[in-house]
Amino acid sequence: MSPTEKSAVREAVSNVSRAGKPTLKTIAEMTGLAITTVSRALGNAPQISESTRRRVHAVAAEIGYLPDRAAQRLKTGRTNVISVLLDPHEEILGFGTSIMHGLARALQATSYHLIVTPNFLDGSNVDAVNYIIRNGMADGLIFSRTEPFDPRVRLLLENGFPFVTHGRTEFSTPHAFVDYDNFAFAYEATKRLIAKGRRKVTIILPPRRLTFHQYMLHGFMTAVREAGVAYEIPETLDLDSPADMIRDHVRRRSAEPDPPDGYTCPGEVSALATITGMSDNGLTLCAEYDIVAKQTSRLLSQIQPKVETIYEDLPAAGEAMGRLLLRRIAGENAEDLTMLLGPQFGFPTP
Amino acid sequence: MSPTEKSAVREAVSNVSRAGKPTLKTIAEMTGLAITTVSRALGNAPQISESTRRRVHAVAAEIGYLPDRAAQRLKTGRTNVISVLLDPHEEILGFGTSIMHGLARALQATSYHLIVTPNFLDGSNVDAVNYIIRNGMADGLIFSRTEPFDPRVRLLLENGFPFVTHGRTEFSTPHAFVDYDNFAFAYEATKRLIAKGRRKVTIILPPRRLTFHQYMLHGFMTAVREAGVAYEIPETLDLDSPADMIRDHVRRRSAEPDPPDGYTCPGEVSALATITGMSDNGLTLCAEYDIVAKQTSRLLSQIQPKVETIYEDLPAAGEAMGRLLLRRIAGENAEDLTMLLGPQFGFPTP
DNA sequence: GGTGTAATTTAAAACGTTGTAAATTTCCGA
DNA sequence: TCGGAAATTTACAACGTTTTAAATTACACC
Repeated sequence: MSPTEKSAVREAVSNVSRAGKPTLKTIAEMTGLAITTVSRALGNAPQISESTRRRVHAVAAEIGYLPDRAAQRLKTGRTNVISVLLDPHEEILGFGTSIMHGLARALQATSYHLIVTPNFLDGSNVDAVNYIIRNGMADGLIFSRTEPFDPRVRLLLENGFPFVTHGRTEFSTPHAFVDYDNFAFAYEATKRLIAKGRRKVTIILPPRRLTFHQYMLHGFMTAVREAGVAYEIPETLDLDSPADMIRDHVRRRSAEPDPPDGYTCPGEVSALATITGMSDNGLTLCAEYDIVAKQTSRLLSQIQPKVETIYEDLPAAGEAMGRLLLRRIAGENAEDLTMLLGPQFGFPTP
Repeated sequence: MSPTEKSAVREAVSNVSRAGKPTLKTIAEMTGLAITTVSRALGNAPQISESTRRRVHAVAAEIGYLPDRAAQRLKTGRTNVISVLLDPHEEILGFGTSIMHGLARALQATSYHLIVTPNFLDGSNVDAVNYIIRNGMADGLIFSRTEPFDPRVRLLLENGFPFVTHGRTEFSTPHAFVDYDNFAFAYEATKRLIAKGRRKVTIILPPRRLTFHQYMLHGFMTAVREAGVAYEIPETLDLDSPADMIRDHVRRRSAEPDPPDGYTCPGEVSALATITGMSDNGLTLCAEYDIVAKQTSRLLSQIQPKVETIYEDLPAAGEAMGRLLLRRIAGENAEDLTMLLGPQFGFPTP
């Protein structure tokens, strides 16, 4: 760098702190190049000579240039933003945050920012999706807890908006998704209970309207039928029920005749509530009954190591969703962007 | 609306679905006004006549006009975004999400969007703050878990960037904050234990580097000294320790001579871990020992109603932080924007 | 009817970036 | 030394909004 350029740099740096951010214009003036050239050089366009490319990059680094996202967005129409739709039910025990962990990892080296659109405000989730589509608030969307004919998915498909769901649907049009194999979870968990010699198993299922209710029920019933063991499924209760309802139900039921002695709990809160309900009746884990729970954080096994758990790796799911979404935005075919993550390992579906 | 305008509307609406979003230009063409006039009319500028103001608003509503945030941001330099810095330690039990709940409520009727900058990526929290300041990624910042001389606060103060912390600091320059009265919590909780006849109390304190460590210690010690009761404070443990460490410590300690029988737990996880550790030794809550815990979600009291709790209203804190931040952005003096929320009620400090 | 003033509307520039199309320079062989 | 293609650089317009300053219209008064 020549002496005059050095002083130009010094000048511009002081400009930064005084006036405002350095822009392409700043660099253009410092290097004596045109704004367009600078833009191309920074974008590593092919028609720029290697020497100027290097020089521009050097100066940009020197003065700490960062492109103005608002201007880029206005010009290109792309936001460089990925939005996560967060549902109130995902709050507890960091469900949402675990996924975001993985998402952040997937987007780390990219120019994408991760923004969370909490659904906390009154409106339904569909409104939020609509708003994001119509305002172009993001280049892609991620959300979970899908229903078989999820209205959010329908809306996004109709508008050709890139998205990845956590959970499958039953639309004939394919879309990108990452899902946990809840059939395998319920099947495996229930088999373990039976293997421990439990005579009557039960399961706290997700709300009926969610897709993974079906998978879990199927896994549970398959294990039950294979072993020919007794079972029951609480009708008035689901995984979204408040913990006290679960606790009270378990307490009440375990005092009645012919109670279940094997619990499949697809959530950590339900497992804790079950333990409390049972111990209220003087029943102790591993002695009078067993639990196999789905574990998504380290909390449960830390507090209650006696609960047997099957792991669902939410950060991994988040990371997968991030990667799939990037590929979807880049134009890849949705049907090639699906993943089913097993209890132990993840593998892409064909 | 005249018939020609009606058809103009129809035309523009079909334009929307075909081409792209309606802009000021769309409305200008439809009404025959200039773009400037439309902009002013929508902004309710005083020099616009009431009749055109109404007409423009009507047309805008009709075609579902929404201002382009990128363009607004580019022109005005304001992002209309409030950013929340999320710390990994805030994940569990929806600490962060509770606060966001309140924030969302505070920003609901405003034009502000709430975006979460997860600190999940390797970098320190300070880097994130720096990035947000230098890129103008937001108009204001919110974060928690302050240290007495928090480097994030220092950086923001130096740059005159609007922010509100959850937690106090010891800088001489005042800044906006919302804090929970942890002195009152620890004092009250410990007094309750003593009132139940417990002979030796203990407390699991937050990490020493955080400001609220001091307040809590002070509250605890004040209650201890007033009652002249025995106490101990675990040195190798804090509120951020993994649950199993807390559980193991409690189990070990309760088997040694002269164990504490009254636990002040400033977190729900630590309370659950304590219960488990004690019950491993055959000790039962309310009989051989008592717990008074800080409750931030409904989870703990639902699962374990026998734990006595003192409530910290995080959504309320979030909402307060949101409101204060808006006022700070609007230019109000930072020293007037502080709040200390008590265990029962919140009141502004003078 | 003309004049001055207030009320209302407008054109033009700007924010920082990128895409298009044109201009300039470089380099080669004749 | 010169044409001409290739390589490199450039000017200009545009994205949709707000702001500044200027233009137009309306109104009241003499």
